[in-house]
Amino acid sequence: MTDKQEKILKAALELFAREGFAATSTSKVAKHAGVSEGLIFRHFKNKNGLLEAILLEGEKKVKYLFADVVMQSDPKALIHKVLNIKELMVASQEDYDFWKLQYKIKWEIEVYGEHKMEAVQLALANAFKKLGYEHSELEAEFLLITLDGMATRLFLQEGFDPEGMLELLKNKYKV
Amino acid sequence: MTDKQEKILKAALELFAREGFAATSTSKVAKHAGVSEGLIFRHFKNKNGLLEAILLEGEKKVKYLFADVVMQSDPKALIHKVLNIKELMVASQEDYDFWKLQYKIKWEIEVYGEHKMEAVQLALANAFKKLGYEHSELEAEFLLITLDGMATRLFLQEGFDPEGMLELLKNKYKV
DNA sequence: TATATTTGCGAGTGATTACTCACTATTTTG
DNA sequence: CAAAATAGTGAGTAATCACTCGCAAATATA
Repeated sequence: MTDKQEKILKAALELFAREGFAATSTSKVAKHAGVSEGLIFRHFKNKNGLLEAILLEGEKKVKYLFADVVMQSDPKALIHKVLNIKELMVASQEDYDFWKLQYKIKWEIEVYGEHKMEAVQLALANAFKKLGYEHSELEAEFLLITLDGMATRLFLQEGFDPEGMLELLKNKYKV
Repeated sequence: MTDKQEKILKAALELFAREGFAATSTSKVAKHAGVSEGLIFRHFKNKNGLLEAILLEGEKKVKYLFADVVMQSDPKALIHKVLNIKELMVASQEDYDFWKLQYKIKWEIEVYGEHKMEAVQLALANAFKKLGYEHSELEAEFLLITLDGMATRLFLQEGFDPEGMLELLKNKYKV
């Protein structure tokens, strides 16, 4: 991967996350990255290819991130780790942009990336089962949905702090 | 309000909800509504004015919808009603489009319409307090966040059925 | 070193964008 | 009924859109 190629990806991630995919022009990306517009098409074929390259790199990131969560064998420790992923989502500006784009892009391309979280949901369901929850699958789905809702607020509602709510959840699950 | 004015609003709502605001051109809206493109600008000044007109009408709808929820004095009945608002969101195609746009547009214009739900959140907090919950405000916020998460899934994840999860919640709250 | 390949530029391309404007048709008002 | 106001049209506008292409510079390969 070239230096300029990386600059394009970084600029595109930032702009897509901030302004949206449809609302960001390729010329804007080029200017922001400090390269000629033609180079975008040389490397990524078209605007959609640029988005796909970003999302592909993202997929690896997500898999890597959740790999060690899923491997937790202790149910309480697993739930605890899931409740702490937020820390990893806002660790740096680039992480923030990346996760924001992940949530934002769903509404623009309208495919829900459920498969991405499937492994986590299964691991969670198993953890709840071990802990004796009656509807363990539902509980797992429910927790992930709530975390999705919290992430939405985190990215859209200025000044939202999820800390209190995460504590509430940790109390509810006694983890 | 003219007949053609209503047709424009309806077409715009449908297209904005389906394809997004930035990705929908005014010419497309005009064609879909069966009017000349110029008429859109005569009535709504510009593309943004069209969106604002839609959102303004929406605001009334939301207020009207939640007015009778908020007035519930029995705490359990209030929570029960909140857990059933989903029915009202998908009652007709137009309602579906409207609610989908409400959620979708947040990511395009990036202002979280928290004020809209403020009254509901307060009423909920009060209900939880009456029921003896320790962190009633947090519980209220938590419930609304979860419902937001469920709405997101409802609009983006094909085949998602919130029924089971809503039952789970009704059980948890014993309402 | 000679040649092939990749990287990068920037001036194009036609199509589409949001929006204007001169004009006519219809309705409202005095 | 006359005049004023509003509703509606459709051809036009400059700007911007995603994208192409010929060419030069840099790099890899032989």
